[in-house]
Amino acid sequence: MREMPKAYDPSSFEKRWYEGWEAAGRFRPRPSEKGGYVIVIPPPNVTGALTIGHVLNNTIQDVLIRWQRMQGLRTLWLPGTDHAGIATQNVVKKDLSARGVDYRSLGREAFVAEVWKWKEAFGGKITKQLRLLGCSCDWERERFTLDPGLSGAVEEVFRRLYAKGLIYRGEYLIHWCVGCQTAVSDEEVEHQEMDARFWHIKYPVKGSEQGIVVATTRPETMLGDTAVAIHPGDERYRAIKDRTLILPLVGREIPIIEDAYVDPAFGTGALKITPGHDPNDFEIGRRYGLEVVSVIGADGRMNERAGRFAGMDRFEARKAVVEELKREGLLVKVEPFRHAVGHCYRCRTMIEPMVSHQWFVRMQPLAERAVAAARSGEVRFVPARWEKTYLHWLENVRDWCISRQLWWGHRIPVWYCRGCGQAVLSGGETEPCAGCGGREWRQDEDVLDTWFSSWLWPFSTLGWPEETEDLRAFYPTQALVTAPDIIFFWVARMVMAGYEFMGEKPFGEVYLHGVVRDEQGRKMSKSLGNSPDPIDLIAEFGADALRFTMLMLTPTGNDVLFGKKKIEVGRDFANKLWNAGRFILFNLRDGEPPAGLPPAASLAPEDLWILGRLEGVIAETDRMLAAYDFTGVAHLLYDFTWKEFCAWYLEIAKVRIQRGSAAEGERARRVLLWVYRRVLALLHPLMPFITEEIWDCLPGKEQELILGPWPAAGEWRGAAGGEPPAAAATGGSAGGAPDAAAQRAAGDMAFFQEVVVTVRNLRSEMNVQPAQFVAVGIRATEAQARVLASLDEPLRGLARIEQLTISPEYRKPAHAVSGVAGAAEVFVLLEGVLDLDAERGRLMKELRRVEGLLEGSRKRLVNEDFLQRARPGVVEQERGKLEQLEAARARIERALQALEE
RNA sequence: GGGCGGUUAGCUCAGUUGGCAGAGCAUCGGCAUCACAAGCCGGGGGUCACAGGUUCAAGUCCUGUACCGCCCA
Repeated sequence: MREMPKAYDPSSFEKRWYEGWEAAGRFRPRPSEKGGYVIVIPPPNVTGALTIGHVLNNTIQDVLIRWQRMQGLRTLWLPGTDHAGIATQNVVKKDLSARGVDYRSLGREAFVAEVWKWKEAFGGKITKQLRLLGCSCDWERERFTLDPGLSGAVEEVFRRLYAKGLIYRGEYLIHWCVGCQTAVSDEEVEHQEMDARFWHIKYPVKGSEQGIVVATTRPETMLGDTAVAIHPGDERYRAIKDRTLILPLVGREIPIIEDAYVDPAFGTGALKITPGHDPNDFEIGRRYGLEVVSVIGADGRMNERAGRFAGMDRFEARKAVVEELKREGLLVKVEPFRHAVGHCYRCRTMIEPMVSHQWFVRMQPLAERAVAAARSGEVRFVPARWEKTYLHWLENVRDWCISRQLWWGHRIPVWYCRGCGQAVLSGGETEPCAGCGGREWRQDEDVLDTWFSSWLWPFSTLGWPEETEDLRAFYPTQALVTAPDIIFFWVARMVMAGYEFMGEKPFGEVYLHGVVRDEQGRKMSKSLGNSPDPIDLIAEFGADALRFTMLMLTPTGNDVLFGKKKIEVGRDFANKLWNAGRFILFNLRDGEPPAGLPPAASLAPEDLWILGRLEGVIAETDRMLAAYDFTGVAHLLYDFTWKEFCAWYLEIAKVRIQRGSAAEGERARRVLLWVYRRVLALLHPLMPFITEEIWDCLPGKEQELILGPWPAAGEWRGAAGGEPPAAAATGGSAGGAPDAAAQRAAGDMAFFQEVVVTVRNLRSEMNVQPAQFVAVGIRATEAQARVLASLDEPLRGLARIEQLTISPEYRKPAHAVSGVAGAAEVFVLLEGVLDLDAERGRLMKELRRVEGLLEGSRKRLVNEDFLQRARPGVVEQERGKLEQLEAARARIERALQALEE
């Protein structure tokens, strides 16, 4: 037990706790009878710095992990980073060129050494930042996709798929990023709507004045056209469909082909075919055996096959081609056009479709198990709707281009014979070539897509392909937490890899959270400058405040609009929690530290009420966490802590401690501490630092809160011992069951609160200063009077009452305002301070409100359909409501009349 | 063109199996009350996007429309 500083200052303890936990090995899995719970982190880029998106993603994982750890499960959150081929290579390239070094002049080996140096120096940034956020990852198991172990897994996977014929090399049209100078996969291309133009160009028919007009958004690619396609049977072109066309500016003779792919209603109904630079045209070209002419090179400039346009940038060439067509009178028209254009998701450069030699994974055979896993429910999506996206992708999956023209990454483990070109897997190059007997080999220059190592993450990080203890103990994992834009890149591929290489799913549930956007709903981006640095936010508000705010703000599975101001919600809440702790601690100082709950028979109504509420909150918290409803949990605990525990229970306890007997104060303090400790425990997964810090200050600590215990809903019944009292109930018989007692206590408290609020309300409306104590009279039934009597001091304290009279016969005195609490009538005496007009206005307004409700209620009760078909109890309820409303109206009318006296 | 999501207070969002529309922020009024002004007490603010339908009863279920956003082609 130690003092709590007056002000909540997260910077004074967050770091201390994290270092303590890590040093003590708290994040390590502990043996458990209850089973295990494992999450592998979606590895951030090793070049990366923490973003708000990471904050949300990792906070959620930490909540799940801490929740399970507190329950005593063998819990593992396995962290790490990926090597991010393109991003990292670009960073180091830039770094070098800033120092005047061209990376190419270094050569491959020296460059890779430079990248490793960079990684050792700066690569740990994001993992340090995750520590600041409080993530309870087992850092002793941290992995990196280029570690020897994981590299071994990548090579093993390549071998197996190659042996099964699921990896192949071939010349195909791929997405080429001119900026990154590498091929990228379908998933790495983002389509963006852009304003463009539709150029209509006339292709003359050989030996004729006639021609066909094609429409295109990319006139520069016409230099590589090898055909024009029309829809079969298109009447407009019947006359010339067997003729040959002369490709303008080039003079090449090209055929007209008929293919159903062409939409006759679109454009001119004639489609220029450029197999070298358009994916659809490439497919058509294959079907018809058309020549593939590449006119654009890897650098984005026109190549020698572009004739006099060679050397021009592809965009300059577009202008030049259009100019020349215009000059030759072949440009028929130009119209504005909006369409989606592919861009590199890394560098935003416009993608150039190009034919090149690349390695691919045949996906369909792998996809089948992944589809079945979702359909059978073996792998479950939360929210469930994402399953559709996942299935749609898998069912239409295309082969995966896995080779990248980079130096940083897993080099493709294939060697080619210098003599005959024969390819062998790594290891084979030590033998003579089976084809020509040659002994000279060279390794494939390319590396593998980073995702080719990421898809193995759930098992490669545990030691696969070795049969390690970790692999046996922790695979499959339980949950994967990520954002929906990663479903294709990662989730689907991990499921495929899990079944293919482990024969089992990689995880049971996939929780997909929203994307963090700025307050205008725009995606966070560096160029917009709208992405705050979470580290600054943590420095200003504390990690707990940031975590709690993100959880509270993020609608389940929907995007979240984030602004710095919003963190105040979390910060204010942390402050509230802190000060409640200070109050409790302060009041414990004098006496013996109270242990456990007082005997059930001595519990006051408010004790039973708060214990019953806590029980419900514990059950709800468990239910919501199991359903990944983090915003629900945050709201629930926020409301319970602030509006029930602090605003009511603690305020009542304050009165009991200050004005009650020693024994009464002792009981209040014991319940207060008992409930508060459980509130801290429930909040620990969301706000680990502040809860651990306060926990540490309170008496009765057996172990650090990070280790639990997690509260159990029914705990208090046993802890209190004995039968609860038959509370001074508002009605009904006094049963002995705790549920009945708690339920009665809840009713009693609701009534008590209503009375307090009514008095406060009347005071406020009559402008009575808070410091002023007033006289209050209440007309109430005997039962109600008993309830209020049992809460006499709290009622006086919370409503600031000096003289209090409660009786069934109480009559309205002169100069009093009245209000209704439940079925009781509350009078606040205002000797000489009553404003007649204000009071009359207030009562008239109230009367109108009640009459409105009355009308609705009566309508329902004369409706035959309602009376006959409503569910049992509903009609009764409605009758009761009507009675109450009528009574309320009568009272208001009486009060109005009284004003005239 | 296909799929998915959203539309509730000025803003950001809750709203369980249909049964009296809620919270935070903002706003207005009051308050140094000894845990907390990062606070306390009270108030105002809504045709639940629109149009139909089911039902005794619809923010909630069904059909359609509009607008916004995302993904895929």
